[in-house]
Amino acid sequence: MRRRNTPAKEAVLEVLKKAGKALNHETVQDNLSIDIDRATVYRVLNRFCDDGILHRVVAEDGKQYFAVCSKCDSEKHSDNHFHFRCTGCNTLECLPTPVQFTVPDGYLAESINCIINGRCKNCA
Amino acid sequence: MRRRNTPAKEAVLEVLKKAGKALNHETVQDNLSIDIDRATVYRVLNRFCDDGILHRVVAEDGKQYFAVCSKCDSEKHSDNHFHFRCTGCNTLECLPTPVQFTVPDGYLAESINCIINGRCKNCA
DNA sequence: TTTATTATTGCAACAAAATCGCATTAAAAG
DNA sequence: CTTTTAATGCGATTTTGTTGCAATAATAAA
Ligand SMILES: [Mn+2]
Ligand SMILES: [Mn+2]
Ligand SMILES: [Zn+2]
Ligand SMILES: [Zn+2]
Repeated sequence: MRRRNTPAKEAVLEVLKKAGKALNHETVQDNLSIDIDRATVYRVLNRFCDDGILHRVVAEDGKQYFAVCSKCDSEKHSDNHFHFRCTGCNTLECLPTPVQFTVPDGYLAESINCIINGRCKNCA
Repeated sequence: MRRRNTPAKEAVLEVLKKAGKALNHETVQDNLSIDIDRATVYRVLNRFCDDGILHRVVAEDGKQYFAVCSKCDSEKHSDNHFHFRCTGCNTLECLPTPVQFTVPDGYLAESINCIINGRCKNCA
């Protein structure tokens, strides 16, 4: 199933690259340079996640946030870092800080989802 | 607005106490000893959170999980610890491990939401 | 015990986030 | 240019959670 290059893909990725932070669907949609259907934007975002281009974080507001992967492999998402969600501007950024943790005996950790909520530099 | 004791409140709390872990709405509903309306269960859970009886965690599956507070004050929820969500039995537990973190200069941290996903001892 | 007050409930409607079915469109391979 | 099928648009649907409102019932007052 070879991927095709389309205006929708380019437009979505452009928005996320320009933002430099993770955005939720609504924010992506609002910043698109061309008109794309809602469902298509969702599908593009999901495909990018499958392909290791974006990674997805679910925040306390119940929404999915998408960010361009920097240290992620297309085989495996590296997301062992903290995320900071600003309640002011609805963005979410990957912090460099790695998350240190252990699990109880017999437990098996598969992935983590660590978010710090607050105000970013601009919104503080 | 003085709270009243009702069968619905008792039943919901009984389920959560017996579980000893955080459960989402659906799981609470499925384990009730009496028949209670969906909306009522949601309202009971929210009221318990307001009153500092339960605390709420939003997981990667986009659902809210509710757990009986142990170290929480009725004034302020103490939730600076990791949570473990088992993808096998759909439960979520508070781990004793506190979360260590720092935020970039100028950023203001207000709350955290840290979840480790994987398999619990029973489901590993 | 009886009555009054109003928190709580049930039910249906609603809202928001995300997904899905399906016919149509358009990348890109040949 | 033709063919193949990934990607799109559009509407319907699902899932999670909230809300309006009339009816019910817990609790305080009489
Ligand atoms: Mn990240
Ligand atoms: Mn907790
Ligand atoms: Zn901000
Ligand atoms: Zn389990």
